[in-house]
Amino acid sequence: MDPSTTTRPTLLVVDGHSLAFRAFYALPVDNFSTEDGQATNAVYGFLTMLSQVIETEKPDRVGIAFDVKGGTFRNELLAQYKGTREAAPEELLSQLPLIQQALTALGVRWIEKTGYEGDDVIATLATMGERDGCRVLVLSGDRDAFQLIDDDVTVLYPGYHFKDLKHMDPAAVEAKYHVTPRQYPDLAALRGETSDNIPGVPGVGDGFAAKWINQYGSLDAIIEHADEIGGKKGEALRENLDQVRLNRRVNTLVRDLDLGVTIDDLGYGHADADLTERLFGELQFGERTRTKLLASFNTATDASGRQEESSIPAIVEPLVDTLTDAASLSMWIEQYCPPADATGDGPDRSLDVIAEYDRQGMQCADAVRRSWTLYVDGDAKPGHAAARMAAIMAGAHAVVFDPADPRYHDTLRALLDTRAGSMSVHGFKESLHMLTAAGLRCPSVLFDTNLAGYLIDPDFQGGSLEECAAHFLDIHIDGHAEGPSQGTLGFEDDDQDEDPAQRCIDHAAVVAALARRLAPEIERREQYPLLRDIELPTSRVLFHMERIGASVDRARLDELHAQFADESARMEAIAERAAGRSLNLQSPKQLGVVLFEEMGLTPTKKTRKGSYTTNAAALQMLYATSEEGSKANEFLGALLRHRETNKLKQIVETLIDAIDPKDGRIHTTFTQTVTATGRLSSVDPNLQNIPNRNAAGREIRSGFVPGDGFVDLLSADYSQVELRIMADLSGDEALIEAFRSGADFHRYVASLVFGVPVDEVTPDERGRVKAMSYGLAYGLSTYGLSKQLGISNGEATTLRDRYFETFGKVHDYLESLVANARRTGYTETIFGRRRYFPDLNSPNRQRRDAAERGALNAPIQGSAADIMKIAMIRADRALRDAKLVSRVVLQIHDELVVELAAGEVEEATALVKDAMEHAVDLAVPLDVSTGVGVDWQRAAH
DNA sequence: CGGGTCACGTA
DNA sequence: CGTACGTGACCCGC
Repeated sequence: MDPSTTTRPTLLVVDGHSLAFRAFYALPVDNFSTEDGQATNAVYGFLTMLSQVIETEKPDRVGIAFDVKGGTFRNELLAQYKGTREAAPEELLSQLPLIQQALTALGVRWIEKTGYEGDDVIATLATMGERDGCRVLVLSGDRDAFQLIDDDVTVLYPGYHFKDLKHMDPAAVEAKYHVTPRQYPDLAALRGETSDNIPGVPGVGDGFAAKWINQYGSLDAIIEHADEIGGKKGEALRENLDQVRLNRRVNTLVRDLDLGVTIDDLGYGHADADLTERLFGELQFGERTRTKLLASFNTATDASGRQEESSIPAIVEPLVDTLTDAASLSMWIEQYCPPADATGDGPDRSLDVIAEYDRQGMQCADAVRRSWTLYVDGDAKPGHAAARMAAIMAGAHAVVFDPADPRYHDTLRALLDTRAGSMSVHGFKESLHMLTAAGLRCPSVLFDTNLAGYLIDPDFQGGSLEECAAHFLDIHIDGHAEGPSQGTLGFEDDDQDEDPAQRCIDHAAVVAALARRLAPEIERREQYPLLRDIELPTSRVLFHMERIGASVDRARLDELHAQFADESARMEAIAERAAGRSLNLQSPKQLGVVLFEEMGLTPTKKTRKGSYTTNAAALQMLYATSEEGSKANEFLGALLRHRETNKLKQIVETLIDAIDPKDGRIHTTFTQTVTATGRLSSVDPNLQNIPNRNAAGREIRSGFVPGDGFVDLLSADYSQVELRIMADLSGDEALIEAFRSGADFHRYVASLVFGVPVDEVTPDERGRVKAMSYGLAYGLSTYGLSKQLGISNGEATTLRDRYFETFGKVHDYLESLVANARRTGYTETIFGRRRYFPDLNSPNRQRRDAAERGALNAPIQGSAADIMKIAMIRADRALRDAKLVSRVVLQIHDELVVELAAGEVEEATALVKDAMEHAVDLAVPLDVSTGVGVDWQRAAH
């Protein structure tokens, strides 16, 4: 690979008809038309889709190709050619001139050529662009465009969702069709193209066509050897030779038309504001749509203002060195990458002595300044992880290479083994996924800009490198650090007209700049120990959990799905019968009509937007008050049942869809930088909200099972962690004693609060105290408490007063949390995780109250999250140290699920329990209860 | 198609 | 008018 520092302009060529078709069929025409009946769905869709592509690809030149009415030379060859396409509905055809007018107004060039198709215009533009040294992107849903693909031309081919455009390069074509882009028209000629009404050889699809092409080299050669091909398919081929020859002539795109434009004419960004406004007015586009479109097509015009905003001053544009072989990489590393700091004891420090943990080794800014940066480009999704390219930046130098290239492996292994301790990355967990896909291991890193950014501002949403760069490099961090001049003006980040290698290098440079910016801030806040000893090791554990995935019993899930689907359908039928008509039970809007208009029921509550709520609580209320045996009663009963089972059906469905066919397991992604409190979250799918509260939903847990080679699942969870944290942090003797006594906690507390002996506490009293205890950490109001317990506000107030009389220090502690947060602006967990609450001083009472509740909750929920992270690190290490194969597979905030191997049940259970119980030393014991079973449900306890 | 809203699952 | 999340369905856009 020869990374080049020269950047090239990008030309975007768009298949106008293909995009218009796509837009037309994606958007319901009913929703988009002007008052006088002109359809606008294709116009709207066309422009929004195009603006999306322009915003992501940021091309320098744009040309839109259109077909011209009337025939082309192809019709003379093939009478039925595009017979299907001529049948385009009038509603679409009438919009094409509008699209072209809009493009003109927006300053985007569109081109057509009489007697030729848009495809020929595209082919010509792409060829011209290539000749002028452009990187060419062709946006088209027409596979004929694949023949244009080469090293300089990429086709953006829309997938099921328009937004996931597939970047079809030569490798992608070969992977999908097993022929080169140049051979693709041969393949298409054999196969035919149904959407263009072109028949191929009957019975021959992509597979056979590719087989023949690879066997004989080309279509010509296949035709030449047609007699040698046996079987039914050979026969079919011989019978259709003329058709195939014709197909091949028709699908060859013309690349040398005289279009009367040059590539330089295809600049854009100078929209005619008046013309646009007038046209959009006629189309009755809303204000928001207008400004959005105008802005995205006008970026170049107001570049003076905008581009400065997105330039990143802290970035050093590196000198790129060229690699020729492993030896040159080795020498480069020797020269530029510093070895790990010998004095530090590495990121994975022991957490065994967490009790004496005193946040040592807080310095990181100096080390980060001397560190080197690795950026890996690829896919970090567990199950499909892949590494495409990697760049290392050290000082002002950079190299780029293919990490999966075996020539570099020994060198890279040595590098990571010995010097990862002086390496910065953006996303350690993601890097591990990609490096592993490339066959590399990585022991530890010095710094992670994603995790660091999260610790600095956990409310900032957006873990992508771009978002972090915008947030932390563009904007000063809470008024601190006047940003010592980085010396260089840097490059503009909106320069996307660069090859992947260059982009990889640029990203590495951004990570390096981010690391230099964030490390001093982390150090100033004394958060490096939190990053190094908790977040980074947690990333590693999560990486393993994601990679392993959770094993499920497909047959069991299928069975549950059928069960829920059946019940759901039955309830739907009953509800519709009672309603006297068919309706969509999943539409709150339709439900509102039936309930509150047709049946005349009295609505209880409104939603924010003014419609009447149909949530379960409201329906339950209506159900309870409706007359037994009435239509409404029958309807509501069925609706409630439908809600429940249909929800369960959906949950099971998403689980089934998430099963990785390669291993039959579900690989969730645990996001580590999302929640404002420090908890993890689980996405794609979310395995942290599998039903557990009622029997029917809990059944779903029986679908989670030990995988091959494992015999049981262990479920280990903390009892009342948050309350125990409150006991410790408040220092309230009564509450501490309540936990130390080992008695039934809520019963014990109730006896104190109500002043009765423990064995005389009624279930009702216990329940009230339990609700009160849990409500505390949420900032529960007496109003909320009364509502939840169904008691009067007075009774709730009395309960609260008695509670705080009994546990006075808890009260003081909770008050102090808010008071301190108001003073400092933030709250802090046991391990120094911060969360900022600017709204504590808001003049808006609602916002202020919400901030107060957040400030109450964040340190408690956050400390619990810290503790669980430590527990996970310790559990993972304990299992490894004991050389067990049992492994942690899931975390659900206060619970770990472990896959147990035969013969390890007792030992692994004891190790995990111990790891959790001794994650931290509090004034109260941490109680962990465990259960073992052949599925997750049976492992419950 | 993409974003907002509603409803609802978890700790 | 307790905290923290993620997902799926519907509906709208003009």
